[in-house]
Amino acid sequence: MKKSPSLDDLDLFARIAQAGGLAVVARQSGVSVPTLSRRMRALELQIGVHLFERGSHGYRLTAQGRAFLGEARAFQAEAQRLRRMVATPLMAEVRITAGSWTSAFLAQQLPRFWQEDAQWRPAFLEADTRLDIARRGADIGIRNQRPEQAWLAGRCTGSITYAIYAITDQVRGYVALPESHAKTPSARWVWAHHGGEVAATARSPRMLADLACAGVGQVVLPRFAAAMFPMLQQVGPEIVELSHEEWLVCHHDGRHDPPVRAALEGIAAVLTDTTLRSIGA
Amino acid sequence: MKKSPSLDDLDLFARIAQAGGLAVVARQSGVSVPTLSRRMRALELQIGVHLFERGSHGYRLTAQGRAFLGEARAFQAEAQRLRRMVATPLMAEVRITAGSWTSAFLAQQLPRFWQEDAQWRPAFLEADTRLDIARRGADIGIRNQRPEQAWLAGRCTGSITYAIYAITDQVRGYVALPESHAKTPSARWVWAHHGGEVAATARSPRMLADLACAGVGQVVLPRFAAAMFPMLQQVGPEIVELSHEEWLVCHHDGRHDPPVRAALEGIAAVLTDTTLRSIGA
DNA sequence: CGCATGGCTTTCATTTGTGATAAGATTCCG
DNA sequence: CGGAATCTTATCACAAATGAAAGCCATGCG
Repeated sequence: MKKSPSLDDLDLFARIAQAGGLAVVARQSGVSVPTLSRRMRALELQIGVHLFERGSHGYRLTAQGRAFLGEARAFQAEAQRLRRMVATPLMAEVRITAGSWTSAFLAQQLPRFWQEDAQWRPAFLEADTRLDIARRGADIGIRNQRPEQAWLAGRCTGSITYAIYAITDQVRGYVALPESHAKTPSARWVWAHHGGEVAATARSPRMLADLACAGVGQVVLPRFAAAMFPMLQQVGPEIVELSHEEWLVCHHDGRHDPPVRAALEGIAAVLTDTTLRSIGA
Repeated sequence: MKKSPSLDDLDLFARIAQAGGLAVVARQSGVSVPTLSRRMRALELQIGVHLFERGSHGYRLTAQGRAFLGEARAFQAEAQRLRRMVATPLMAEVRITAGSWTSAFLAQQLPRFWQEDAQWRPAFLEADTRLDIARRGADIGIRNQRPEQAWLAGRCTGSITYAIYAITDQVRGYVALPESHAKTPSARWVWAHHGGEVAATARSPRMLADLACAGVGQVVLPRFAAAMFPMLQQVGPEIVELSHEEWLVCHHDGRHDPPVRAALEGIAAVLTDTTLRSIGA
């Protein structure tokens, strides 16, 4: 089996065929005329097909050449598209994995650390993720403990505290995730301490907050998350046993990637800004 | 403005990104590992973007690299498709221009000079064509006179004779092309000699024959064409003034193109075979 | 802990490809 | 009919790209 022809030659073939000669393409592509001539001849030899009729009139396609050009058009269009793409600074997608509330908080604060003209674009994964970063399924993660793996870099961005919230201190019952879905410490805490008082369940933490706002019950929330719902007031003391540190984590190698670095800086700035998250309030 | 990156490099980028390393791609593509390394580095320099994280683990995409791969996928798919295409012997399309009746006759006799496995494929243009071949709008033409232009090669394949046909000799009127469309000598002849007797008109010669078969009128046909309609019988003498030679014409350069040559040979064989066209009958 | 493995990069001699120039061929146009 | 214009092809010196082998680093395994 012969070697595949160079993709550049195929592109040049299409351009020469459409131009009808070498001179025009030579000027546009920066490749000299003699080189074009040689490469087209080599291409014909490689694929074993006479593509052109040569003459002083220029390069004219043979019947087979015409057929081949038809096939090559789609390729050439893609090539051109990609070339233009390269000229444009391209948007990198930085994949961020975090818990629901942190994701929501970051989304809300997005304008503070990301503008339209940035060189990257956030992609929130919002999934249960222990292995995501290690397996390169995500670039940045926000965890509730210091990462153990050596190849993960992390910094502590603050401590998260929890409390019980409701629209008034008269509300009695609780809203919680379904017990089968209660994976996080805070979700399990509700079932452990107030399992018998659960008035309603919902599949997403966000829904729980909405239920609480509707007066359906009390809800356990990180305090920074509760700040997103002005209707809710704290109706109990801080739940000390749920407090944990918050860690901003990324793969050690990834930190040298400019978009990841930019995203890290921005996120860290927002997370550590105590005026934004009323952690001490 | 920087030079555009080589399309081969872009393809290699996509393959390396998907393989996760150089070794695999080196084996598959036949390009050595050091070369791949250098070219990827050069590509990054050209487009000014860090595409990979390099390490002993291999080549892993950065955020920007991932974004770029997304854009490059369509291109790479086309490239792959075209590569496979090259491996296959491709069907050339030989464009044949001829009058309606000759086209129909050739179409009918197609199996005699063309098989599925031929290296070319016929494309009948069926248009009014004086300039088609000179302008390379067609490869092969069948004309009613010797070509004048020096760059057209032609050979006489026989002489065409005309007569009047109908289903019986009782039929009186004529069917003809609309007078405004009567460009060919035979069409003009009807209007000149029997203009007052035209019973019906149709836009295509083929339709005229169908009308004649239906008994609507008499029709002037080349005798070889009339042979395609067993129902029709000759109801008058040969129209001598319409007789003309038949010329098989192609561009002089085109004759060296194998598919065109093959088509020429086949067509010539069919046209000159007097047992197929009852010219002398 | 040390060795073996797999993978990327560097070095260097060699091959390949390229561009400038000149030459050959054909068409165009007055 | 002839000369100019245009385009392809050939030659040659030079620059660029390539592959083989060695080097380096991290990882995995006994």
